[in-house]
Amino acid sequence: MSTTRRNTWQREAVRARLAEAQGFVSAQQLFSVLRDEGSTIGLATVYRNLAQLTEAGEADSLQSLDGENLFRSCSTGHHHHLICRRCGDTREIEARIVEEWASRVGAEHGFTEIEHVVDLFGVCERCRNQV
Amino acid sequence: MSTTRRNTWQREAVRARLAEAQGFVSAQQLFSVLRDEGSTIGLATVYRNLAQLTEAGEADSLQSLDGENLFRSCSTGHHHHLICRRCGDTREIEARIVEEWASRVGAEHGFTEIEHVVDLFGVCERCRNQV
DNA sequence: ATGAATGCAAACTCTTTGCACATTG
DNA sequence: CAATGTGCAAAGAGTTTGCATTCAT
Repeated sequence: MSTTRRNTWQREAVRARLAEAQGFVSAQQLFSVLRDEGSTIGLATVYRNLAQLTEAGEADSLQSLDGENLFRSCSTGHHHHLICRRCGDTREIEARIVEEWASRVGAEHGFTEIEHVVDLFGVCERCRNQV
Repeated sequence: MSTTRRNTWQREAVRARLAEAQGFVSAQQLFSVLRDEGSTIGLATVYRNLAQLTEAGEADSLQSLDGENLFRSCSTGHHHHLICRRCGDTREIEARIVEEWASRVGAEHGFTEIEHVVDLFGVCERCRNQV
């Protein structure tokens, strides 16, 4: 009836590498990794699949501070991240307080369909000690 | 000493239009407005001045959901925004709770130099009623 | 077989940079 | 007059799209 989704090894490859990845990866990174493995996948395909996976709720995306789209395999629903600016190490953080705050503030201003962008960037302990 | 900052009509123009603007504007928008007014300013100059103003704390910047850098004249320090996805209407919101939460969570994970990106997007009352 | 998905390359958008020229202090 | 800022055009980075071809169903 509607979306006839085909299964291609390409999508599977993207899904797999995304799942293996620690923290967030960009489409370009994913593409490099795949190519280095010998895959013949195209960059556009990586982008297309990431967009699909994100739309399907299988991936989570955010924008880095310098405007790149980063993706991450995502099983559970909505969550936020604490990302190391140096090494990229990413931790999922619990932000119930922020969720509540977001909908409360939105409501107070008469806004609906509220989405929020909440991400923390910092320098992790390991990186800090490495000068 | 160090930074010798000159005063040019271009910077003043950028500052002025930025101040007049309602909500956030992109460098490109600002450039169009200026050009339409007959200004001979260059796009690069707009970018350069916006970057400077932002660095100087005179402007505030955030990234829209689709990855464009938006700027806004800003008097007071750090704050967050609630932005209507449809009309772009922007309200400054108080987020002390979030500030606290951010540094606490960061510290709990051993992170330092924490920056946070916290912005809410939604649909404002007016837009919601316009179908 | 048929049309969704792919790979490639070209196009696009936003942003930055190199460089000669203009301007400010 | 010196060095900072400008405008332009070209270069970059990331992402999207057109199109012929391939491949899942």
